[in-house]
Amino acid sequence: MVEDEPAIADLVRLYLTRDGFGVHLERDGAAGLAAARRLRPVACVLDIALPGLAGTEVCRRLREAGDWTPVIFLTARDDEVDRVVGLELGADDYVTKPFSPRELVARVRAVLRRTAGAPATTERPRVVGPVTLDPARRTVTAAGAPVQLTSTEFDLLAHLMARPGRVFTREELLAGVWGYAAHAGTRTVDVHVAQVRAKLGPASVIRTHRGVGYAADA
Amino acid sequence: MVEDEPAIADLVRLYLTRDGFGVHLERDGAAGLAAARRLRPVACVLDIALPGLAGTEVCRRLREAGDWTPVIFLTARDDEVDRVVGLELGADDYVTKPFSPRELVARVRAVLRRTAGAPATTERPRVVGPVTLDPARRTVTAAGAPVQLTSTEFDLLAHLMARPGRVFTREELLAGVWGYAAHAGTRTVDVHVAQVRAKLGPASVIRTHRGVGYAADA
DNA sequence: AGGGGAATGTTCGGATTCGGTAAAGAGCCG
DNA sequence: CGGCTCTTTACCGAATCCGAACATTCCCCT
Repeated sequence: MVEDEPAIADLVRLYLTRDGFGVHLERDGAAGLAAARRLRPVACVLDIALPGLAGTEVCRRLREAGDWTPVIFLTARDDEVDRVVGLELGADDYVTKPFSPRELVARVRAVLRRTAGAPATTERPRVVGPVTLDPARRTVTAAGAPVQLTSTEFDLLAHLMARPGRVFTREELLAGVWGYAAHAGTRTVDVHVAQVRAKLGPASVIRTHRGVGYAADA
Repeated sequence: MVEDEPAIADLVRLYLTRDGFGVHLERDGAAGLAAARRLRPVACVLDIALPGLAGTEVCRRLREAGDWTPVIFLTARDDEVDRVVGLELGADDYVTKPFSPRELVARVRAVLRRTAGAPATTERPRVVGPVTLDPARRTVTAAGAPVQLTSTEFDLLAHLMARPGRVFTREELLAGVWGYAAHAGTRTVDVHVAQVRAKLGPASVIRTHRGVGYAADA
């Protein structure tokens, strides 16, 4: 959350925390942008009016960098222009001040449910370290450079990056990527992992868990 | 849209139509539910207070049937309970009366942008590289020269260009272009893609994603 | 610390699948 | 009937997948 008024910040933090969310607070736009990139939160709550970088600008820069973390705006100005601009920017929702904390929590949950829901997550670009993966466009970039992956390679990487840190066994990957009717041997997974690693270069996001399987970095 | 007050219904229909949306109106919940299932609209605007079946109930039944068509609620009661219930139900957004028609349109557009795989929604001409496509006039030009496409060919290109970069599987294209009851084989898509490419000439905007489907250049 | 064994990385060519293309049949409408 | 479009099919070249064999790394046991 990025909010410069302590009273509001405390209130929101209280309610979000009570609802089970971990909350990180920054007080100006630049710090918020840096924190969002560093901490990779599940969602951002941004005040539009912020000292320095405006909330809309923070959102725009995140989106430009391929970061589609859900963003919810707080705004005091209840006029349409802000609403339209906010949503057209790629934000996911907004709440106008004065707002009830309970409503904000409900909206955060609603946004998370939307983005965690089956098709939404698979359609949303994922970022792990220097690697970004866009399921809709089926494109991958490593350290900013586009990477050309074959269909199987892409699906494999997408599967791993869907849950960063989670370790998948070769059998799970065969079932999830190749499909249940797959007749390929488990060593085939190794070969494709190697191929993806080679194409990603030094930004190899895939970690081997000896005796278990593979995982994308968290 | 399902709305029982004619004044509001007319207003909303006017603004949505002016923005390029086709609008179908029903006046009670049961009819709305049936229409949604029959017409498969890109989005539903539902009043919460409806004679017979309430809007929330319509939404719930749609969701239970696995229908995740975007739903936007209209509600007169601006209290939290409705908000929470509405969003937790699986709705995508809501607007409280009195609302401005422009805000409603903006929210509809925002919701459609969020939902993946949404078919063509904007009536404005689309430009991708040297190719321009005008949905209203159903005309296409490549490098300035007009191109004569058949109906199916146009719909196919329009569907791809509606979301440049987004990769569509052959099944998605069959569903979106040919219709939900299409019985054509997937290779039919290939043939039409080839036709469009031939007519567009060297400005072939359609890219093949081997093992997956097709996409328009971003 | 060293050796054995297992798991993983790497390489490479045949086999398979996939998509482009052409052509022909089917349906539609004037 | 004649032209147009859509659909299906067959064939071919090319991308890519699979698996085996070999090389390497890591773990565990003595």
